This record gives sequence, structure tokens and C-alpha cells, in this order.
Amino acid sequence: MIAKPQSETELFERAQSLAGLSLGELAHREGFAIPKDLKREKGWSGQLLEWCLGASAGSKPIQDFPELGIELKTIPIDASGKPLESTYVCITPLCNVTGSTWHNSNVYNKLSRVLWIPILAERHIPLDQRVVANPILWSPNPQQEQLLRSDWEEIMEMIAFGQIEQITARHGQVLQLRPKAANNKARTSAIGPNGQLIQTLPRGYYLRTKFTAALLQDYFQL
DNA sequence: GCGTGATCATGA
DNA sequence: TCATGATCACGC
Repeated sequence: MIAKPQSETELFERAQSLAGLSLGELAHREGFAIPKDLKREKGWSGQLLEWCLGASAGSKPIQDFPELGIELKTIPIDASGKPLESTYVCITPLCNVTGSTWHNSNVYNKLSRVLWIPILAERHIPLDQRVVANPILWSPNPQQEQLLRSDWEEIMEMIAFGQIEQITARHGQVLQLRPKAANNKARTSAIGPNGQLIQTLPRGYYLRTKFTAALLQDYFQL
């Protein structure tokens, strides 16, 4: 068991010490079995880095380092530093949303401070040869927060007004809502068009690739 | 089923 | 080519 970092600085320095190492090296060092690919273990890289950095939250709906107020996100990038995938943030409540505000939302909480760990992860690179890049400690700037907030408020308003079935991944400039479930037969309670409860596919918030690409670029350094 | 970690895979 | 909708594994 790796000890929890006691400060933001300690966490960041620990993350910096991993830069340049391959996932194979890290997995071997920490005793993680290396799958042949991620088809059946999509969260493997994220869980390996959580372990290496001493994250503690498990599957609770809070930040990975609650004492530090920091969320950890690994993000797959290509050789030019561009993200290869959108970034999952958290699930969304679909009923009992009265009283929800941006500032008490889980999206706000998780994105208020994020330690990004980019991983050079082009699909042609074997999993064990993918390399950890320099970490980035980020908080949204005012423009980014406004974009996130307006997308979140638009989506939450639709949910509150019983419009969940009208929301697609095309809504939102930077934050989108997409299915988040074991499969498309999964069901959870939501507000229906006439205010009644209906059963629908669970959804989660994701950051668009264009948004994370821009934020990584802001921190790009030689 | 919920919530975590995400990436896969196919249609546009 | 790329984003949307679908999916995989795990703990509880």
C-alpha cells in the first residue's frame, strides 16, 4: 500500500517522478498484471496510476484525494499531445434535482482541481510500452468555468423539465451527457415529460476532446 | 443498480 | 476520420 500524499506539492512531485516511465515498468514495479489490451479492462491505466499515487477514494462519488481537494485523471494522448478520447467526469442524477446548483454539483467539485496525467497511448503502441508524460495540475480559468457551468445548467434544466430523452451527446459546447452503464438495457429513475418518474438509461458527464486538448495545450512546455 | 476507472466500435 | 452511443471490470 502506497501512503497518501500529504500535500498538493508532494502529490505533484510524485506524479512528476513517474513521467517518462512506461506502463509496463510501473506495472512490474507495483505487481500489476498487464492485460494484452484494454478491451476488457478499460480502466486499467487509471487504476494503475491511482495506486502509484496513493489515491484513496475508491468508487465513492468524490475526488480521488479528498483531503487535498484534487481529482486524478489519466488522459490518453497522441505524439502531438492531443487527447485521443473524451474524459468521463461523473454520473448525473436524473431525479430529485430540485436544489441542484453548479456550486454544489459533483461536476464542479471534481473539476475544481484536477491532476492530469497524460499517457502516450496511440492504439498501435502496445499497452506495456505506453509512456507516462508530464503531469498537469489544473483548475478551470474563468472562461473555462463559465463554459462548463452554462453547459451543466442547460443540461440540468432539461433533466429537471423531464426532457432527458431529448438530450444527446450533441448538447453542450464543452461538457456533454452520454450513456454510462453496463449496457443499453440498464435502467434508472428519471423525471418524465409530465413530471412522473420514468425508467431510462443512466447517463454521465464527459468533457469534449476539444476542451481537454485546449487545456493541455495551455500547459504545453518544451 | 450505482459509481468508480475508462475505451471500444460503428455509423455518419 | 472521428464523435456518439455502447460497453467492460470491479466493489458493494
